[in-house]
Amino acid sequence: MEIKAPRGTRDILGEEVALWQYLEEVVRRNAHLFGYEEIRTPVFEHTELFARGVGEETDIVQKEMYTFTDKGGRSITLRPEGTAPVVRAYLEHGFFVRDPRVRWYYLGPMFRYERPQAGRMRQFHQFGFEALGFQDPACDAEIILLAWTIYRELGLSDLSLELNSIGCPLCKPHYVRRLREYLESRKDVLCENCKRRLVENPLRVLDCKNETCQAVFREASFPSIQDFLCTECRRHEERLFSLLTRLGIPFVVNPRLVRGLDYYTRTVFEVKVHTLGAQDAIGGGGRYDGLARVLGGPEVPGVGFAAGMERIVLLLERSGFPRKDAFRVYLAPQDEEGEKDLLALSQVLHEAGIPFCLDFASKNLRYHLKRAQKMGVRFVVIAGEEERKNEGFSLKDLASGEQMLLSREELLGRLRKEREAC
RNA sequence: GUGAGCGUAGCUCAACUGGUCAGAGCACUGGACUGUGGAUCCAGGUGUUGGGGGUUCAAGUCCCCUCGCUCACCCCA
Repeated sequence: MEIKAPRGTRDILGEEVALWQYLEEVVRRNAHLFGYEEIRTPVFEHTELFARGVGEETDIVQKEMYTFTDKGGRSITLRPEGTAPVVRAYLEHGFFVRDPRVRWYYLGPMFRYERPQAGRMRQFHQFGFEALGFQDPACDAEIILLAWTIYRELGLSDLSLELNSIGCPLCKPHYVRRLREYLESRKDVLCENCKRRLVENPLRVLDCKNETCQAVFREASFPSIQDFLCTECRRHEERLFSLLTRLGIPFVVNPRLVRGLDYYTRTVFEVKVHTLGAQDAIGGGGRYDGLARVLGGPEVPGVGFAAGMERIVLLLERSGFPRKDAFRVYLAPQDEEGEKDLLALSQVLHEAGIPFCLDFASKNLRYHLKRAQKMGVRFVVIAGEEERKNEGFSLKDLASGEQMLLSREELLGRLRKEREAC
């Protein structure tokens, strides 16, 4: 086979589809219950949206974007994340004057050019929520509660919620300055990567998993962002903590959690799972009060969350997602007349909302029964010479083996009842 | 982008140090079985051994390149 799906992409088919549909259904239902409405933004945007919205300094913009020039000479990028497009849509449609407070959710493919590995694809899927126009920390709590509710309904356990505040334009620079000074003084022991990041983006140094760097972070005099928060940021954070505690959502404060996107202010959080290997983050988000401004709009507070669906599906597969065979009826004609009768019957079944699968008359009954069984179908409707003589259909229950000759009405009644019981 | 491991049938895997090596099981298709499933038996596609080049009398096996997969780094979802 010469043509394969491009690297980092894959087909979702067979039994896995049911899992995705289930996940999507849980997301949609819970979002709806929390008052979030769906928004569908384009899969590609002007490159500038992400360059500005996500941040020039981020890995996403510097090395992970699928960018190309279209035939009109525009620089276009396949969306690497969902927040910037959502905020763009908010601004473009003038929500800030018309209806400044919105709660939206989205669901769909994202694209990042990276080396694939477990739980990381070039085309991957996220669902996410964005609440725009709310500056109250209760909104941060609501978003986290919604995410947490979904994880719980999916039956995912052993999750940890890490929380931090990275301040605002008032207090963050003080911390960054202090952090840079401190790291500067310990530069000799930092890894090469951190030395580089120290200049470009000191906050990202905190992400380093290198053991010697970690040792530096653990030093008693190492500055913590928590000690640099301004009064407003501190109040916001404390309020969020108390709300989460009230909601019974366990969390740990990780003063070194900074997250990859430039636009965050105050609250940042990440949901991790310990059983996924290196790609252990299954969701994350935070507050981005400055983003709308960066995109040329007015000051609009916002808070959001996004989760990786591939990673969740991996967990669901492992947890033995309950598979039940869908109710379906197999139609097995014995000759061309039977084929005609069953094709006509399929119209009636369709109207009654009973799923069916019609096979054709070129095969013998043995074949049909084998096939129905392999498909996991329990009921087989047979139409042939015998059935025509009695003006009805035979219904065979593959589970019990029993078979009976029924009129069309009796058959429909029986199938309706069986579907209810299913 | 960096590093490591691995590529044989749709799937799971064999083939000792280069020498009947192109195989087994599952799955698939047809038949034994013309209208009664799970079983059995028989027959059969199961394939450019990922691709290309090289060494050799001889390459699935050794060497080089390339592509892909997997894992890790990086970073994130």
